[in-house]
Amino acid sequence: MSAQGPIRPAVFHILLALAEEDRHGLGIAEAIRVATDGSVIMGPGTLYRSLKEMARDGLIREVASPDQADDPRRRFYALTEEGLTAARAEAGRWARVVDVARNARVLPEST
Amino acid sequence: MSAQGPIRPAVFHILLALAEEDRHGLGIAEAIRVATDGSVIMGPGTLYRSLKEMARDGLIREVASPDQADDPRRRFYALTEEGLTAARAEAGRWARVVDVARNARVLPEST
DNA sequence: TCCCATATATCCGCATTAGATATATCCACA
DNA sequence: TGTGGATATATCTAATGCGGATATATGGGA
Repeated sequence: MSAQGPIRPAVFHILLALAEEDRHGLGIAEAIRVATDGSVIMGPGTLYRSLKEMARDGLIREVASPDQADDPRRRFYALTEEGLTAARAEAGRWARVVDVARNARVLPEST
Repeated sequence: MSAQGPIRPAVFHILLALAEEDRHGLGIAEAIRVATDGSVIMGPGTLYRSLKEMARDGLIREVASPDQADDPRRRFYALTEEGLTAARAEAGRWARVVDVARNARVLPEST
């Protein structure tokens, strides 16, 4: 049984980056930057601190590098079931807010 | 010329509440609570401070009460053009994040 | 009239984030 | 092979943002 309350934006962005594929720290930051067109830039403080807490809380777990010839300094992470559940719940909350924006004609119907 | 960078979640929620209709302070907080199914509860500290700053920055403006027989203590606010522009930009950023979630199968296709 | 709910407003402490700094080591290239 | 810049993780601190407590005033109904 896991808490289903809202999660911090930084944690949510990390969960989404890992939902795409397993990544290491800086790879996560880069994925977030690309996914948000540069509007979200996650510095190392927030990044590594969040990763440590998320692993402690069971939202992510460290996995072996997908490439044996990879830089051994890199630490790769994957979503856990609990992490995916949390990501789904938070994404639903975001989607609902986007719907509110559409209904208020702040966004076009589609997009 | 207005800044188009990301805005704080609290400010965004207020903009959306006012995009629906003109409201007074506590009416905004209530609209946010309802729109987010209770997952976003804005306390008075964040609420009134944000309103003051947003009016100062030209995102909203105070308007006359829509009802003459209304409680005179209420202060109603409306979106300005600049506020609507900022809301559109931020909603677009949120929609993009939701799309990322869909593409990563964190959310179902529709919703 | 008296009391409780509503309404605005401010203050303070906590949570969260951004940026600076530290340390190590990989890798390209001379 | 050895060396310098880039990459990578990690931590610390300062700034920012937010929630809740508190204050003040007043509307409205019993």
